[in-house]
Amino acid sequence: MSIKYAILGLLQYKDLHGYRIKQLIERDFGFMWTVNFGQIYPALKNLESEGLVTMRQVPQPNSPPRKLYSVTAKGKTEFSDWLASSPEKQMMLRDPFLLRFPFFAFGEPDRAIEIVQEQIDLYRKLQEQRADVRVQRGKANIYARQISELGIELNDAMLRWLESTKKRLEALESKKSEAI
Amino acid sequence: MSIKYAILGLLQYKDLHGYRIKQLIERDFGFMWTVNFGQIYPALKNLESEGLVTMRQVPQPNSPPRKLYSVTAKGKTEFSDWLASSPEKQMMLRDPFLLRFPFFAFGEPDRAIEIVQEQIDLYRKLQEQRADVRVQRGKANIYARQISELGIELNDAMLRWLESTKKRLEALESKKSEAI
DNA sequence: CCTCTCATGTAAGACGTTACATGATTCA
DNA sequence: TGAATCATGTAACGTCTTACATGAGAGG
Repeated sequence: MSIKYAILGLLQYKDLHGYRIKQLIERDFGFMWTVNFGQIYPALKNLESEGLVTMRQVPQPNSPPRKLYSVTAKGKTEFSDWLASSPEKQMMLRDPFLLRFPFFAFGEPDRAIEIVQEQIDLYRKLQEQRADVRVQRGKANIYARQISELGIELNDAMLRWLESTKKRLEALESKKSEAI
Repeated sequence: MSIKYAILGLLQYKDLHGYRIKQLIERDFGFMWTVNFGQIYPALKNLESEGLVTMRQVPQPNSPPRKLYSVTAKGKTEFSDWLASSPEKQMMLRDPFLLRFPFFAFGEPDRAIEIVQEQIDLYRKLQEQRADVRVQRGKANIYARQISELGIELNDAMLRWLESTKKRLEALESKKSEAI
């Protein structure tokens, strides 16, 4: 359970409610973790029953009362133990596009080029978003800033690869049509 | 279900049995997907009951008989439809190290540097492995070769980031000790 | 009027991981 | 003797996704 520590980590900064936690995870770890309410609300209940957080309700004028969670002393200890431990597992990248890619040898080369182009468009958009986040985080601590930098650099690496891949595929295609 | 298409894709090349499929996925998509027998054997049964593959047993002298699977015509059609469709979801990166990283502000800076160093060691090892795979794949089709290239480039980007991050963290630490 | 945002949650199902069980052979 | 490799599989458990349900207010 990793979402557990992501939540516990955010609660070190300040007291938060589930809805806000989702926003922050998507803003700060968006390129790594997706989260949905189906995970967050049960996870918060678990954390509470383990005694790592406490909850208080804060009435809201136009919406259901917020449930604000705070870390307990036990929660802080457990979090710093986790933080100081070496990460158990390796990075893993899941990408439906990359899963398709090595099989493009069995499909239409033109369609492959189209799909690569769709990915280029996608990563260009993401690049702009990441640049915005970098500006917003100018004042944050190094760790947060470095994470933004990594996002940008991985995005750039991906884009460079997509563009050079597209060129190579196009070069191959034009060779074929010359031959006809 | 994406493992389904990974298996179906490998079966386009040649008939395979579950054990071999696992090896190939780990060799070819190792940096994206991890697989285990708990997924593969049930997945093969599903593919069979959907009529996308057929199975025949091949006796083996010193081990249980292999169950060799072949794609059917239906399996080929379903696979090429999937291949030509645009990938539904975006890339996602899951990394327990990167999940910890933004919270290092709450821990011991020296421990953070240590953990970053552990990651550097890990990615250096992976870099060597990837270089080996590249050599082995010299004769493969472009798609397979490009995938190796991507693995190498993402690995390099990660290493560069880790190294510059470590330097920055160390610079900050030495500033602090000067101040004392 | 309809959709979006805020704010909570549940239930079902899909997907993935871990651990177990079997059994012969090869290698240190 | 013990571990690793080949080869099959199941069961239990964790995690994640999707879809649903509620309800008020803001803005086009």
